[in-house]
Amino acid sequence: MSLRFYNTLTQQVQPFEPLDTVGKVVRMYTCGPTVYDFAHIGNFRTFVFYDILRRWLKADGFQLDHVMNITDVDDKIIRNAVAQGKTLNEYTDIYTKAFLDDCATLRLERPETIARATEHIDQMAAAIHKLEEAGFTYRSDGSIYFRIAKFPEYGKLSHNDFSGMVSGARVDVDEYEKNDARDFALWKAPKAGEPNWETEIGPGRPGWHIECSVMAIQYLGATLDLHAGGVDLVFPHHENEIAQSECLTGKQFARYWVHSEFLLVDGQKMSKSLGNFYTLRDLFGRGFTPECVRYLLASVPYRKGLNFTFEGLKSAQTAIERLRNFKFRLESAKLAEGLNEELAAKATAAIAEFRASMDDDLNTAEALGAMFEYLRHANSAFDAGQFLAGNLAAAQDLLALFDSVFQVLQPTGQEGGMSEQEIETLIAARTAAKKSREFAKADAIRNELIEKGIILEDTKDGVRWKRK
RNA sequence: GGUGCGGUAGCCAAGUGGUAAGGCCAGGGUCUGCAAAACCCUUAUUCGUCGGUUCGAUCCCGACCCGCACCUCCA
Repeated sequence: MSLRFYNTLTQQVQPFEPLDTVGKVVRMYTCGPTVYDFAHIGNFRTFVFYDILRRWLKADGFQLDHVMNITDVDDKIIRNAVAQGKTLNEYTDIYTKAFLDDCATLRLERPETIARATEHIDQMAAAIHKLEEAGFTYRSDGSIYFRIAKFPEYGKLSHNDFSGMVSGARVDVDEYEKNDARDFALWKAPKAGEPNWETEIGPGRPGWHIECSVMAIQYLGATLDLHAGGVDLVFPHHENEIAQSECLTGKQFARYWVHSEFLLVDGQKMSKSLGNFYTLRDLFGRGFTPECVRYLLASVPYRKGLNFTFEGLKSAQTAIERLRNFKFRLESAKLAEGLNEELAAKATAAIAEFRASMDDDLNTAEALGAMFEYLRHANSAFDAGQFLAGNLAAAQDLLALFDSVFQVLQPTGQEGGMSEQEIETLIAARTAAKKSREFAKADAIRNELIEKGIILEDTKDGVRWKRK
């Protein structure tokens, strides 16, 4: 079966096909970070999901045209920037850079376009102007609001029924800045001490939702194939994006909406007051590697809540080691000629199952199951001397397929310490000492390396080393 | 209250109308000069509770219990 996703809009798992069936270009938009602070691991659960999505689309033969926004103007940013006496840009540059660095550390592919809200203010103003002219908005105290009563389909994404809440009609408008509780700001009136822009619709700053509509349409066209975000964005953010965009263009805004579930820490929502609030930097500071964070975040399918624990991180690290050991075995073993047909069949089956699992709404957990089940069979064959030269290519194909999505086999390089050449020289000296049964000398070399943070592993296929 | 997600072994977690993948931990074993590492094996008569449908339900239906999220700017 081919690729399919659960579409929030239809509440069904549907076969995925982009509008461009010839070039197979997928036009996708993902909601990026608001750069008011370091992103935390909950944010990165979603960003890792975007990356898995990207990589699997490519593995299935699609081309990508992916846009992600960076929200660099909002209430929190303004508040923090003012408090620190910085301009908006000075403040957001710090966290934008930190975010991009973190993404690179987690091996997240860069979207084809990263769009900053403040670089698209004029386009937003033009879109709001157009909405005004078409009668979808009203002004109140210098702000411009979207009138949801003008968009009968409002609620179709979050499956909320707002028909009973149209209200507002009897409320004295003077006492409320909005006519209807569900109306939302497209444009906010300037306030003293806050940054604002001079535009064709007057001075002010954009509301939160308009940036995504405007940038998505500008770079990808009126109708997107895929729009992704965290579940918390379904309402109101994505609902509002749909309202604005579809009123603006008269066309369906996004065909597939995919949303990732939340991450919990020890079964609870992450919060600073509970002391279970972690950034990537916190985890690296505790000695965890980027790969194990990535693996843990990727290993639970995106539509399931993910319970983040330190035990889970350790378990991810161990699982990665096992995969790396297998890779080493493939690279270093001296294999007898021939083909183990039973094992070859298992490799073929594992590759098919891995693909089928990923195609099934990105079921990463099931895909991992296929990988490990084969790994176990292959290791048994190795131990029995039944892993033959003819079995190598398929095993490497499976491992490559696995790593094209998970990206954890290559260890993150560590700086400093001994050079590889120095290490290899010492290992050779130890091997020679062992051969001449000078075990005291061999152990001395091993201890010397341990002190330098180099761990040796004697395997059947030679000596392996790694940095601690 | 409305909407959505979920409750499967010590922990994480997949899954199906026909009798429970996988990972981690733990226990056992193989290998090894020693050690470490590595590798293999074992580990749920049972899938929140109670009813119903069925030859048969963890998987379908109903009720209930519990957890999480969203309901105006939080991925």
